Amino acid sequence: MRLSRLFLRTLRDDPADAEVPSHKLLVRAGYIRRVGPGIYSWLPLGIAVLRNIEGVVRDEMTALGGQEVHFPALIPREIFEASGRWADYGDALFRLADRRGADYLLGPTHEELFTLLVKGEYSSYKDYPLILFQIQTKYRDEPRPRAGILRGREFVMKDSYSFDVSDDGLAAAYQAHRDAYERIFTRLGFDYRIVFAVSGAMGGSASEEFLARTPSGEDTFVECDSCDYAANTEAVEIAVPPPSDPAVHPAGTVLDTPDTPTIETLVERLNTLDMGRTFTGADTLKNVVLKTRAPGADRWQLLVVGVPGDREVDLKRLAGQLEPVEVAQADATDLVAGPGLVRGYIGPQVLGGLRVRYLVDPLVTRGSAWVTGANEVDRHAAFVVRGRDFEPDGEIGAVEIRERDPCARCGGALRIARGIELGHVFQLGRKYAEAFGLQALGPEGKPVTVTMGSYGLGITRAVAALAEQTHDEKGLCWPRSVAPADVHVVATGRDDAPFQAAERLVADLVADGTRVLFDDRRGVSPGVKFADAELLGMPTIVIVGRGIAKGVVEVRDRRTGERRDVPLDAVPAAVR
RNA sequence: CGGGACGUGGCGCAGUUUGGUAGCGCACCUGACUGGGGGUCAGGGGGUCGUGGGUUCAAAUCCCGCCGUCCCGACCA
Repeated sequence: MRLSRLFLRTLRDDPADAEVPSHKLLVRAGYIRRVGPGIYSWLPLGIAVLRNIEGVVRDEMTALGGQEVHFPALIPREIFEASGRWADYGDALFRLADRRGADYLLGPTHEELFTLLVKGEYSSYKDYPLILFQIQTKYRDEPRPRAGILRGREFVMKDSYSFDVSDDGLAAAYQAHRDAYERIFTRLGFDYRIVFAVSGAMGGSASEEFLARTPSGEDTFVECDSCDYAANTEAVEIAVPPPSDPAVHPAGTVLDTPDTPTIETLVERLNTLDMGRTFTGADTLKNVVLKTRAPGADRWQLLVVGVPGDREVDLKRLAGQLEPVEVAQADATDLVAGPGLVRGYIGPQVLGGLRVRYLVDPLVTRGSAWVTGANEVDRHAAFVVRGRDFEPDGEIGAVEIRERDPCARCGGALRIARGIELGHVFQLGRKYAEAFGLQALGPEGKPVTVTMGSYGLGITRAVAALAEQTHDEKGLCWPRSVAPADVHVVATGRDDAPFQAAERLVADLVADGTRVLFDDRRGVSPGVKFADAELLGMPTIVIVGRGIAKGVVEVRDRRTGERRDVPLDAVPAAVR
């Protein structure tokens, strides 16, 4: 590739609409251009990186026995109707109609088509196991596309599915994918972490995410200081005190607590009542009113969640666990419509009679005693004991996880970090196989429902995530495995000698199998060329300039900045 | 959907308060100089000022509507 002919224009200023480094640099370096919100064009250097990442992914997917297929992005409505996702996917689905008014959608993911395809071809247990994959463009009408290529409305994803007739087979396919993903992200040069996840809109059981560690990531996860536990905050579990005997606590009492609408004011008041001990927010039980709505339902239902008063409720964490049911904060009008809940003074001891669904965080253990609302304005109840005075309908991890919360595995301190979700592996189970009647005839002649695994890997997102992790203040800085070229040769100087030497050098390098980007522009000042080379981010930069009189060129490592003079004929070996 | 900001050559911005010939930097074209860190000088091309309406002798600028974008919160590879 010659820079004098390459379709490329680098920009000196950051684009105004870019916030994160990967977005700014990919635009400035001429890798991508914005077309619309969350929609980008890929220019020659950008598509080269994308293809390289694709190549590594394809390589490893093939190595684990996956067979590549390709589905259409344009899909008739009936297919998503059958899985229920025409409704479940909601506004995130791009929908369109053809000239006759028949409904179509642009595929946000392809479980349905994979399942149907296999159903159409296979019918015996002898056909399994099977792994199919595709690398394909997906469409999701994100409510808010972000950060350039990091979260687009059109993006390229590798998705694969495993098909097995036994749970053991599924477990093996899952493990094979997990191993392949580790190899892929290592080859691509990522600093990543595997974390436990919730399975999201697709339902299923075992589920892990591969997160690229970066401050601009939009996923929050926790990792333990002392063991290898790591989890998405939606899926994290923290250590809880053991349950105790509900009978040991004093009988419940009701207290007059005027002007104590908040936890702080309540605690202050409690400590003036001379109750033989001091109270903190952690002794109070806060009951937060939420509302939930099942997919397709038009009515919201109230849900009350109890958490220790010194903790916030993490709506995102709740949403992750309740999916596909929607959850939102209830507002004043929902409360009025609700059956007699007294705002700010809700206590679980009477919720049973009100027929409101009530869940508690696991921190509210059986046998624990609390100060909580008395369901009357200005009154609270003390010594309200779970297992004696109330029994929740269930438990749900609801509290916002804090730095240094105890690890559920080992009790060590949890640390909070941010990352970008690169991939997600999970055991889907039989949901889609059942929806589409994907069965295999077993050895005894009886049909067995096939069990599936689903494995996604964001290709376009990986480009951005890698830029995010590898860039520096001068520009992009690709690992060799994905860089558009191995070496960026810069010819500089006034006369022909360095340019002619560079031509010969480039020919030698190419003959040696090295991928070269050659800055052969005449009349462009060296400063501009150096700055461009650093912005574009090839791993090695070779400068052919004033040293040519002595037969040497300068070889620089883009990442470390290390420079050394190398004789011309030694360059191919030096950069190999 | 809630909150905030913005919309002026390809890109980044000023001009709007106080209405009066559309400007600057980058990029691009021509010429000269320069030639290892975004160099200098001279000349040049390119803009329905998001859009529709209104006020006015006159609107990028004032008024009303609409559209769009970006950022922060509720959603996800």
